[in-house]
Amino acid sequence: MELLNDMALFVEVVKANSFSRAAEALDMPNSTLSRRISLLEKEIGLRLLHRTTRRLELTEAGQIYFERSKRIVEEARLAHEQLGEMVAQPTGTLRVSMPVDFATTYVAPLLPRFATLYPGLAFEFDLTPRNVDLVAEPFDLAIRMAKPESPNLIARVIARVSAELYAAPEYLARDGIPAHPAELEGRQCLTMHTLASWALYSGSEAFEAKVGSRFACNSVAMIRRLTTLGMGIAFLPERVVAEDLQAGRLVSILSAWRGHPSSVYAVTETRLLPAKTQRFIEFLQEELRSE
Amino acid sequence: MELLNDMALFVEVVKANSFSRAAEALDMPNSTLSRRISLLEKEIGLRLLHRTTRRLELTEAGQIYFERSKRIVEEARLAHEQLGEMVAQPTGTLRVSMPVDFATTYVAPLLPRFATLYPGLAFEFDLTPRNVDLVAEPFDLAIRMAKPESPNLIARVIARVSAELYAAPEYLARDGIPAHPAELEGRQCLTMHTLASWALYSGSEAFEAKVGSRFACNSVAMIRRLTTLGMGIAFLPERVVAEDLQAGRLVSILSAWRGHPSSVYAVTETRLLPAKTQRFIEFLQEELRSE
DNA sequence: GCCGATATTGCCATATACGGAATAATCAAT
DNA sequence: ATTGATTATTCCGTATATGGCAATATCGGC
Repeated sequence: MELLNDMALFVEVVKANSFSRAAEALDMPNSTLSRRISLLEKEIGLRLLHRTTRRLELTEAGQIYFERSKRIVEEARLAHEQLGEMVAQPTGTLRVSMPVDFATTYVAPLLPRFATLYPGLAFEFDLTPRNVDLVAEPFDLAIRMAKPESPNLIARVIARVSAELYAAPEYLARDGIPAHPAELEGRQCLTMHTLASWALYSGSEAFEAKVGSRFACNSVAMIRRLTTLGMGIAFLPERVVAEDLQAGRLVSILSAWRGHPSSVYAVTETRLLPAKTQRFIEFLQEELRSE
Repeated sequence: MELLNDMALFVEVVKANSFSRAAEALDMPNSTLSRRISLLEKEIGLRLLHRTTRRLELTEAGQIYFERSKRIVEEARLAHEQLGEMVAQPTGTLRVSMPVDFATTYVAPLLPRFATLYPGLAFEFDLTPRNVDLVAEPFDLAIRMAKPESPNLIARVIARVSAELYAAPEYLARDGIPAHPAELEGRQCLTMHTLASWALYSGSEAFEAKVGSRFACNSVAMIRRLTTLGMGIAFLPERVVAEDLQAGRLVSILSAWRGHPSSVYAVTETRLLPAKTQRFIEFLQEELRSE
C-alpha cells in the first residue's frame, strides 16, 4: 500500500482544483506534487485527471477514485485527531501500579483534587507489591521506591522522602530514649529485612547504624502498627506516622537526625505518553515536591 | 497527511502480531518497518504498541488506532481494486468520437460482436465531424483519418485504407472509360475539396492526378451518392462502395491503379487507459487489419 | 494575436529513506 | 542458572526522492 500518501495528495489536488493551489495548501513544491500524482497514475495504470494548464477535469476513473479517497483521507484525519485528543486531553482509564503504603499515605490525599480536575478520567490502582510488567500488563504507570535497573524503562523522580525515627511512649518508657544513633544498635529496630542499616545524618555528621529486631516485615503498615504497639523503633517518613504523632501514639526521637532523602519514581515504558499519564505524573511531582 | 502509508504498515504489524512476519508479508526489510512504526509513533506522539522481542501488545491508543486504521486501509485496498477492475475488465460507458462515414462503413459491422463480447459495456458515439476536445469532453477515444498534430495526444494506427476509382455505368457510357490516370484530369472527379490530387500507383508505376469537379463536398456519403447518380468519378475505399458494386450501381475503373494506403488512427489523451478503451482499440486493430 | 497563468520537465545539490548486517534483548528449554 | 533461538532495534553506507529553480509548453482570456 505504497500509494496511500499520494491518495491524500490527489484528494487535495481535486479539492483545490489546481496543482499549484494544492501544492500551496500542502506546503510542498508543485514539481513534487505533479510528479507524485503522475507516479500515482502510472502505478494505478489509469489517468485520474485530464489536465490542461487552465483546467483540471476528473476522468471517470478519477471521479470514482476521488469519491472513495476523500472519505478515506477524511477518516484518517479523524483517526489522527482522536489520537491527538489523547495526547492533549486526559481521557479513558488511568492504570497505576504502586506500593500500597505509598498509595494510602501520599497518593490518596491528592486524588480528590486530581479527579475533579479531569472529570472524564477513571482510575484503576493495582497495589500488589510485585513488580508489574509494564509491557505485558496494561499499566500506564508504576510508582517505585527505587530506580528500575532496566534501561528500557523511563523513570522520573516524583518525590524525595526521608525517614526519621519514631517510637511509642510506652516503648521509650521501657527501653529509654536514645541520645545518639549509636545507641540504636542494641534496640528493637523494626526493619523491612532482618538485617539492615539505617544511614542517618545530622548537619554534617553522619552515622550508619547496623540495626535489627526480632520482627522484620516488608510492610510499612505493619511496621507502623507494631511501633504504635510499643514493639520498637521505626524509621519512616513523617507523613506515614503523622496521625500517630498527632494522637500521641508515637513520638519523634533523635529528631536532629534523619535519613538521606531517597527518590520515588514514576516509571513508564516509553516517553510517548497519553495526556492522562503525563498529567498525573506532573500532578504528583507538583504536589509532592515539598516532601 | 504524511503518515498514511505508515498506517498501513502498522495495520500489517498488528495483524501479523510480529514485526518480522509483517515485514515478510509486506516484502520489506524489518529494519525499515521498525523504523517506520517508530517514526509514526513519534509523529503521533503516542506509543502504539508495547514490544518486547517476544511479544507485541497494543497500547490503548494502539487499539483505537488499529480499529480505525484497519477499516481505512481496507477501504483503500478496495478502492484500488476497483480501479484495477477498470484496468482489467471493460465496464461502464465507452464514449467514442469518429467520422460518420468511418463509423457506418467500418465500425458498425463490428459492433455486434464487440458488444456481445463485453455485455457490461454501454456505448456513446459522437459522429459530429468536428474535432472533439479529448481533454475537456468526456471522450475515451477519437478516431481520426489523419495523425493529430498535437504531440500530447496518443495515436495508434487501427487500419490502413486505400482508395480505388469507381463510377456509375451511366457516367462511363456518357464520358467513356479512362484507360490511364492521366485521363482523369479532364473528368468530373468528385473530391472532398475543390482542388485535390489523387496519388495513384500501379505496381512500381506512380501517377499523381490533379483533379477536380463542379461538386466538392466534405462528406463521403454525399460523394458516394453523387457518384451513383452518375455525376462523376469517385476515389474511395472499396468497402465504402461495396453495396453499390454488388448492386451494379457502380463499377471499378482503372482497377490496376489504387491510392496509397493511408492510416486511420485511434487517438487518446493518454496511454493510461481503462480496459474498455484498450479492448476496443485492440478489437478494431484486429478486425480492420485486413483492410 | 498577445499575455498571464499554470502544469510539466529537467537539472543538480542535498536531505532523506532504505537495506543489510550487527546488536541487544527476551523467553524457553535444559 | 545458563544457553540458545528468536526477534526488535540500531548502525551506517548507499540509493532514492525531494526541493528549488528555471525553461518549456500550452491554455484561455483580453
